[in-house]
Order: sequence, then structure tokens, then C-alpha cells
Amino acid sequence: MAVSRSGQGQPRSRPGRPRSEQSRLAVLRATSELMHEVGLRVMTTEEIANRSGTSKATIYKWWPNKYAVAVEALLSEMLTESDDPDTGSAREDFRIALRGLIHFYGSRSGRVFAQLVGEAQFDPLIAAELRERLVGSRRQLVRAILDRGVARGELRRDLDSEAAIDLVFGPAMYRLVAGHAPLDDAAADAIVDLAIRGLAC
Amino acid sequence: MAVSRSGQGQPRSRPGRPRSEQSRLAVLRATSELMHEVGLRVMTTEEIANRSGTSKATIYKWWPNKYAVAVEALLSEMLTESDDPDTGSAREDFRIALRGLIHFYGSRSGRVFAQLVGEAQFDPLIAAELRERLVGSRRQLVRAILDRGVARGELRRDLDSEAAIDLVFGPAMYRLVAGHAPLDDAAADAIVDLAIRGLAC
Amino acid sequence: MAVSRSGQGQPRSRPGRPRSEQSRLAVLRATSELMHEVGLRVMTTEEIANRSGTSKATIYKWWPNKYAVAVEALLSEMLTESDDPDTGSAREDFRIALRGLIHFYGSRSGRVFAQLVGEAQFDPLIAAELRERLVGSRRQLVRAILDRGVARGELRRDLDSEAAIDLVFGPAMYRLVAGHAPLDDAAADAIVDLAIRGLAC
Amino acid sequence: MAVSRSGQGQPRSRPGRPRSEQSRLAVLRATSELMHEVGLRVMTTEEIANRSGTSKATIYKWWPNKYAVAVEALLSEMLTESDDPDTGSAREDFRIALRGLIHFYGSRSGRVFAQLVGEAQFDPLIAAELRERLVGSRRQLVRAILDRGVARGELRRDLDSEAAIDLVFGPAMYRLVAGHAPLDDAAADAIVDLAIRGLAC
DNA sequence: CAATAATCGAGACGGTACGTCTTGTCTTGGC
DNA sequence: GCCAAGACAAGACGTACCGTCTCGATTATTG
Repeated sequence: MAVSRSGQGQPRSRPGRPRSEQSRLAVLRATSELMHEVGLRVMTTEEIANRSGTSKATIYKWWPNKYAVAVEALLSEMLTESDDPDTGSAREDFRIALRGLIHFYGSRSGRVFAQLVGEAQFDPLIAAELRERLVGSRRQLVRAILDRGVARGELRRDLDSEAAIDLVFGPAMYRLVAGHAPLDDAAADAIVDLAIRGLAC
Repeated sequence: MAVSRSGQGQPRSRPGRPRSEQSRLAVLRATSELMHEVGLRVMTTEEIANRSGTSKATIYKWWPNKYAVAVEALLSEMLTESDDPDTGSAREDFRIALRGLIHFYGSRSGRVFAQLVGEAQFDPLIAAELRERLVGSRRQLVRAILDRGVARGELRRDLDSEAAIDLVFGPAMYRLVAGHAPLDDAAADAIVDLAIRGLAC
Repeated sequence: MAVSRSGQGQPRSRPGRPRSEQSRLAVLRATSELMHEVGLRVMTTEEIANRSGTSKATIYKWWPNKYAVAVEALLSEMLTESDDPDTGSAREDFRIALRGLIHFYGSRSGRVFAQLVGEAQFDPLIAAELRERLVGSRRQLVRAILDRGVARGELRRDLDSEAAIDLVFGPAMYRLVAGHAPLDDAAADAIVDLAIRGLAC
Repeated sequence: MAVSRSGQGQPRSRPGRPRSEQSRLAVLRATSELMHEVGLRVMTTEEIANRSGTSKATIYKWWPNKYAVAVEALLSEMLTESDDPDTGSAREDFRIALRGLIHFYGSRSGRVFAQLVGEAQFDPLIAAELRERLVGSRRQLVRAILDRGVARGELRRDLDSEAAIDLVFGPAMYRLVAGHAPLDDAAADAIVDLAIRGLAC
């Protein structure tokens, strides 16, 4: 019974030459290199094609533009990351989560991420892709921490979830895009402390 | 006895034809219109020149590129704005300040500002100019509110000023550039409330 | 046994999209029109691109500048021309050849040719191309007339070929570029007469 | 009797600051240097102004454009030149005159002259100025030689003067602008010999 | 095994903005 | 009124990148 593996939703092997996985990986690898070396703007589709040994047509066939490739390249170089700390203390969980985020922001990939955020201001498709694939997962994580903290009675039960997440992540993003203050562990701790205890006496 | 005074502050009219204030204003006005109509990216230096009745050469003589013109145009259309509320209550001052900021972010100019922040991710000069001329003044304002609140005993005296400002402004910037949640008065109030009281019980 | 022949003359279709002959012709046609309508200097690469329905990039890909396009356009609009008269009389051959040249100089194309000669004074590449493709063929023609005349005993056998050709063509070029005297059949005849018989009694 | 020297036709010293002879000379000197160093096309009015210590406005006040300045600069650096040899032999006179011309063509100034001829193909004013001030005087010289030769019975009395002059000078101009053959004494002698004796046996 | 069909690399193409350059004019204050 | 300094409008230049296209070659499924 030649089921020739499908099982899932995809249309059980169409006719014609199948997409080359090798090309896909070569494009992502080349994009990864280039976006770190020269930045998203200076990186050209042409150069991705040359370095990956593929062609512009192939790239444009599978991605709408270089920024979409960059999103995927950035994702594939992060992979398994940012898992839920769940230490039993919301404050500690926040600290670990925010330190992780800020560490990412401060890394080479963080620079690329900032450029993607920059580009997203001009292109709604990139904005959507960013929100879904890079921002959303982080927020989900903090949402879980939040819920546990409320359940344990550590945090206020009347919290506006979204606003609360923004209180923790907002300052980091602000520093990333405005660059007015450093992004380091001390900053992470200070922000978490303030967010937990509040500004008032 | 009219001493042929020189050596003062301004260079007392240098030789040559002076810069045309009329051209400068026409360029800023045309840029203002265009950046709101079509966005920073689609706006071209050529069109600024045409609409302002000046020339590309003149624009490039005084600004490095269209984004620098946009920064100045955005500033000159805001001008006297965002003055210190000083209501006697830090919470109230924060609410007013953040509502003001968020109102700006939600306006037409806010979209342009977001695009400038986006462009700043690629150009350090624009980043610097933004920080100095658009971000800095707002932060200065909140710093004053903060100091008064501490002096009055409303706010904790051990506050890290910068982190505290980020706690108030960060979430707004986060929403502006990531667009995952609305920017309205309710959001401003929720954020200020959280920031003041903290997440903890 | 169909040897997969390569190594022959033409490269047997290289990879990639082949050059569009249609674009090439459209560019030459547009250039032809423009150079006659407005002259070489006023004609712009942009206008060639617009009128031909191509793009500046395509033009610059195949020609170094508009003057090189003009050389080719001028050639392609002349093509089969100036064939050897060979009447049996050197004097008659010279007359026909010089009348032909002078007729060309006096035509619309002659004005463009003069402008190309003018431009060649500033650009060695154009100078070389002109010499090879527009001047050389004419000289070859007169050289043949000359040789036949010597063989028939009409002309002196000790002639310096190059100087002799210059004696016939030089005055015409002189009048073309200096414009001090008319270019007509009478001029052609007078010059040939003088060149054949000499100034001396 | 305050005649304050005038005597001639000029309007006996007008009011206001008179034209600065120093500036005029400085402009001509700077133009001379530049046109030889970089060529007419690359030379800019701006650079003439800088090097001469004058200003563009001054240059444009007294000359229509840089080519007109170049004509005057070229003239002023030649000055007393090309006087009539008058050896008693037309052939010898022609030889000396043509050698002189060809020597000029082969000099640094000859290159500039060729560029002026080139520019004249686009600008009738320059063409006129060239004809009057640089070409005409040479032709006048040969015309005198010609007349003496006819009077002495050396040359044919039915000569078309203009065509005859072209026969002597044409080949040199042809070589100057087309560059297909050398410009040296041997060339001068060969051309004069051919022109005098003719191509026929 | 041939026909069909989709992918691939190469590279030409139309479109368009960029930032630079030169031209010739103008507007200052000083001489 | 002339001059040096230098700003200005106009507009062509040649380069660069984008996203699309047209080739011939390749690689799978289908009949």
C-alpha cells in the first residue's frame, strides 16, 4: 500500500520537480551570514543568491522579499530557546525571562531583530510576520508566568494581562530601538524590580 | 564709538549670499506634507524639491538625506508642545504626560515618528538626532515629574530614574513599533496605574 | 553521431536570458530620431530610454554612454552605402566618391557625424570607434581608387597613399568642422580638380 | 583742461569702479593652466574662479562661458606667431606655413584647439569665434602666399583661392580631428608636395 | 519509457530613486 | 559700479537595487 508518506494536510507529492531543500537551507544560511555581516538594508537579494549558489528567481519564488527571508533565517538560528523557567517565584521567572530577552537584544541577532522592527514600520506584512513569529511567543511566555503568579497570590488578580506584559517587555524594546540606555542584566533586574513593586512608596 | 565688533557670538554676517530662509521653510513645509501623505519611504528628495520650488542640490547641501529633513520637519510642526502638567500628584502628572505621548503616537505625526524610529535602526545619525531632539525632551519631562514625586514622598526615593522613565514610556513605544495592542487613553491609564502600584499585591 | 559540438564559432546559446534584440533595435531607432531632432548634446539617455520603452540600466549595460549609441545608430542608418564607383577614370572615381562624402556631410546625418567628431576630441573611445567604423571604410574606398589609377598609369606611382587620401578627403572634413566654406558638388569638383592637377602650372 | 585721457572711441571713463585688469589676467592665466592640465571639458568655471582668486560671477560678466575664455587664453598664449615667410618660392612658403601649423597642432595647445573645434560643433558662437580669431588669420596667410605664387607665374592663375587653401590646410585639420595619421614635418612636406604637383602624372 | 510539469541557475529587463555634478544666475557686504 | 564669496534652481549623469521575465537544463510524477 504505497501511501508514500503523507498523513498530514499536504497534497501527497505533486507532479513536477519538488522544491530543493538544499537550496532552501543554502538561502537561509547565506542570509544569516549576510544580515549579520552587513545589516538588512545593505544586504541584497542578488548577494544572497550569489553566496547561496541559487538565483534571485528561486528566492522570490519562495519568499516575498529579503526581509521575509531574514525573519525565517533569524528564527532558524534561534530555534529551541526561551523556555519557561517556572521557578515558583513570579519575580524570579520575570527576571530570568527578561534577562533572556535582553541578552537576545544585545546579541548580534538582536541588532538584526531591531532592523526587522525598523523595516516593519514601513511594511505591514513584515510587521505581521514579526508579531506572529518573534514577538508573540515571548509574550505567551510572560503570560504564563503572570497567570501562575496570580494563581499563587503573588500578583494582583485584577491585572490587565496585556498591559502587564508591556510593563515588563516595553522598557527593553524601548531601549533597543531608542538606544538611550544600556541593555544588560542590571537593567533587566532594575526593571523587574520596579514593575513588581511599583514606583509608589 | 562703534567698535567694529567681532569675536562675539554670531559671526556677524559672513561673506557670500546668505542662506535663504524662504527655501528652508519651503523645504520643511513640503516635507511635512509629503511625509504625511505618502510616508517617509515613498517620499522622494526629488518630489520635495519640486513641491518646495527648490532643488535637490539645495536640499543635499543642508541635510544629509530626506530622513534628516523629516526629523526637522516633524520638530518644526510640533514645536511648543508637551509642557509640564505639574498637578501636584505624580500619578496625575504621569497620566497626563503619557496620554499626551500616546495621543501623539496615535496621530498622523505618530506614524511618521514610528517610521523615523524604524529608519534609525539603519542609520546611526538619524538615531542620534532622534534621541537628542525627539526622545530626550519627553524623558526630561518625566524626570521632572519623578523628582517632584520623590520630593513629595509619593514615590520611592531609591528609584533608578532611567529605569523608572522607561517603565512609563517603554510600553507605549513597544505598542507603537510592534502594534500588538491599541494606543489610547485607556491604555495610558492602565500603564500608569500598573507602573505606580506595581504588579505585586 | 551528433558530437555535442562546442568550441565552434558562436557560443551556442549561453545560459541566462538572451539579450533582447527588440530592445537593441528600439534603442537605436529612438537614438536615431533624437540625435537628428535635438542634436547629440541635448539628447539624454533618459529620453532614449523613455522613447524606446527600455530603461537607462539596459542602455548603460550595452553601451558606455549616449555617444557610443549614436555611433551605432548612425552606422545602422547608413549601412549599405558608398560603394566603389570604378568608372575606369581615377578623376571620375574621385569625383563620385567625394561628391558622395560631401553629400553625406551636408545631410542631417552629416550634422550628427560632425558632432560625433566633436565629441571624439574629448573621448578617446569614441575617437577610436569613429576612426574604425566611420572614417576607415571611406578611406579604404579611396585607397582602391588610388591603386587602380596608379596601375592604369593615370596617377604618379610614387604616391604616399595616406597623404593622397588626405588630399582628397581633408578639405571636406575641414569645411565640415570649420564651416568657412560651403559643402556642395561644385566644391567637390573643384577640390578633385586641384588635387589631380596640382596647384603648380 | 581735464581731458583725463580718452582720445579714442571708448566712453571716456565711466562712473564706478573700472574693470580689474588684474582679474582679467588672472582668469586667463588660470584658464591656460587648467585647459592644458585637464582639458576643456573637465575644466570647470568654478575651478577657474578658485585658481585665479576671482569669482564665477566675474567670469560670467566678461565672457559667455568657459570656452570663450579658452579661446582668449589660447590666443594670448600664442600672440606674435605665424608671420609670413615670403621666401620667394611658393612651395617653400607653403612648406614653412604648413610646418608651422602642424607644429601648433602637435603641441599642447593643439590639443586644446582640437577640443575647441570639437565644442564648436555644438555651439555656433564658439564656431564663429574660432573661425574669426584662430582659423581666419592662418587662411589669410596662405592666401597671400598663393597670390604671390600666381603673380610670379609659379601657380596656376585660374585657382579657386578657397579650394586651394583647403587643399593645403584640409589634410592637417583632418589628421588633427580624426587622428588616423601622424602630424609631423614629414607629413607637412608630403602634403605640400602633393598639393603643388597634383596626383596625376 | 515517454510525456508532462514544476523547479532550478543564469542573467537580461523595465522601473525608479539615489546622490553628485556642472551650469549660469542671484544676492550679500566690502571696496 | 565692480568684486569675492557663496547660495540657488535646473537638470543630466551614471549607479544601484528591486522584482519580473525568459532561457535551457534538471528532476520528479504520471500514463
